Amino acid sequence: MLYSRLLIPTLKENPAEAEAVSHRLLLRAGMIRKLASGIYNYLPLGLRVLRKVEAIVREEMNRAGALEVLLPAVQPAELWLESGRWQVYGKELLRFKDRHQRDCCFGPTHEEVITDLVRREVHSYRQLPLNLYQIQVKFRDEIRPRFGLIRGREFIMKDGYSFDVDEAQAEVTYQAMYEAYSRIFRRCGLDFKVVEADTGPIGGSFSHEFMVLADTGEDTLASCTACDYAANLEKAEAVAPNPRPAPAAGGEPYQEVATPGVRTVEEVAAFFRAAPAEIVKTLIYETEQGPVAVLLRGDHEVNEVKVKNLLGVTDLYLAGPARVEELTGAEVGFSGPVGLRLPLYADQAVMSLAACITGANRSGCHLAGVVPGRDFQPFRVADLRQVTENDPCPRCGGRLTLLKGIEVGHIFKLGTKYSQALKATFLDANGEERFFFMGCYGIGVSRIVAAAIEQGHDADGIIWPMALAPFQVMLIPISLEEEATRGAAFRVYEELAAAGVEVLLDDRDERPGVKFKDCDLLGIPLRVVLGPKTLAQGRAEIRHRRTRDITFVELDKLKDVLTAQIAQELHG
RNA sequence: CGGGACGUGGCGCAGCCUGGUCAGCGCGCGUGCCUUGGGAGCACGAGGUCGGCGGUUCAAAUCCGCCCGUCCCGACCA
Repeated sequence: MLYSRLLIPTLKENPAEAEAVSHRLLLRAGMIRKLASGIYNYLPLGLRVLRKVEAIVREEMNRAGALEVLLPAVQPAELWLESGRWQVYGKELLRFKDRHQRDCCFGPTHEEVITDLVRREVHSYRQLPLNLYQIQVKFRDEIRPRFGLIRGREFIMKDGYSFDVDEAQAEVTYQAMYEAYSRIFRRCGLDFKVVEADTGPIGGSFSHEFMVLADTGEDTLASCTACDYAANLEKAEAVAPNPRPAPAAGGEPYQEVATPGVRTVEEVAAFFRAAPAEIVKTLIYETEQGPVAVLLRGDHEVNEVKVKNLLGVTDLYLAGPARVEELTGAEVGFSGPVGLRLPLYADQAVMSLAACITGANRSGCHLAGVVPGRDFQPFRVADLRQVTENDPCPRCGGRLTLLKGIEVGHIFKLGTKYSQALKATFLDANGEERFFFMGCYGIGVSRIVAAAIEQGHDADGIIWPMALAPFQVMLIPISLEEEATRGAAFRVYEELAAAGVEVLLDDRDERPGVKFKDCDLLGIPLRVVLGPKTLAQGRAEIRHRRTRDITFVELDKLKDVLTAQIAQELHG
């Protein structure tokens, strides 16, 4: 295509609104423009990249035997009432009424719609397994959209849903999706890691997330340096410490110590000249089932997902200062488990302490020499903390390391959660009615575009992997005034285009510096420069965006060299 | 929603504390000349109800109040 005919509004300066690299560069390269918070226009170049991602996803889903469908974005409330999620989903679900005052929503996900479709159309085990997917606009009214395409409110997602006769078959499908996803992200040129994940509000029993490794990632993952264990931080298991002998019946009783103004773990540790690991902190949480206390070692951080899962609650938030005082009788900073009339949930590490320092539930006082199991008895003991750097691996005992990642894919085993809720059944070989075993599989298509930039950029701009680049080759004539250069540029352009190369000819009346800057900013993998000096030798210059390597090639070999290079980068 | 920052031609910003002479700079845009291997130069020119509403004042971009919008940090997720 001709540059002058495209709409590529590049920006010299960073827009004030963009912080994340991918957001800045997508704006600067003229690929997207914001319409409202978390809602973007895709300009021609941005759309070309998006379509590349979609094509890869489509090919690999089809290869894995999934069938493409297209479901409506607007959905009736009835289905959501039936599944129970109309009440549960919260404000993220964009709701509105149509002209007949019927409740509707803009689909954030499509379990209800797909299950409804399948329960109407699929009645026999002979039609299974069935795996349906779509690539479509989703809307989630995010609390805080950010980082451009990484967390938009409206975004493009590939969502797929599988239906199997039983758990074992569902497992086979899940594995096939796992492999298809791995192929997709590999083809997109992404450096990713697969981690075990919490299932969250989608529900189900088991799930994996596909994380693109990037420092700007919103997710933290724990990865073993020795084996292949990797998990989202919210899922990563902490290894139980060695058990401590049961506390002696007698022994030294605990003492109350006046600690005015000493509230935080750091302050308490300094006051008692103790390590944070010898302190037990008491967090007061509100839940829909009432307040609870969570006990953790002073050097550990609570994992609220684990707490939610243990308690079986969906609302969990720290109680405010007034509420803490009401429940414990003391200001924040002096809560403790001894004598506290709240259900106590203790992290397992707390229970292996021989003795610890805790709040006294009296302002300005702490207790020293408190023996867990003797002086207080938790209602439940479990793994409730976040793992930390160098924690032991729960599988092999090696060391865990923490990494940042962007979630680009998530696969779930749903089991029969939705098929039961929506009464979606089929007849098995024995003529018995059974619920479908479901799985669901999501890919953030537009997020991949951003993730690829987070991983592929330098000070000059984007560095697209060949598979995602909006164009494979940028052709830059040094001068359009000079007839020889101009003629050569158009001849090469026609030849490359005819050979199926995606080539962009920069035919603008600009100085070469401007074209070079824009070419780097746009991230086109291969740049071909045609100038009078090289043309006089019958050659062209090829520059590789990533390596910055420059080679000179005879004009009559140019097409072959380029097509070979493109093929090599696409198929490795 | 809690905490922070911000809103001035298309983009990036200054001016605001200390109200008046303040609507300005750079980039971009248009025209002409000139230039052509890393965002050139000169000249002329177009473009802004200073986010909105209300208040204080002789006078408001500037002070006060409310509202709207945007971004960043936390609770949600592809």
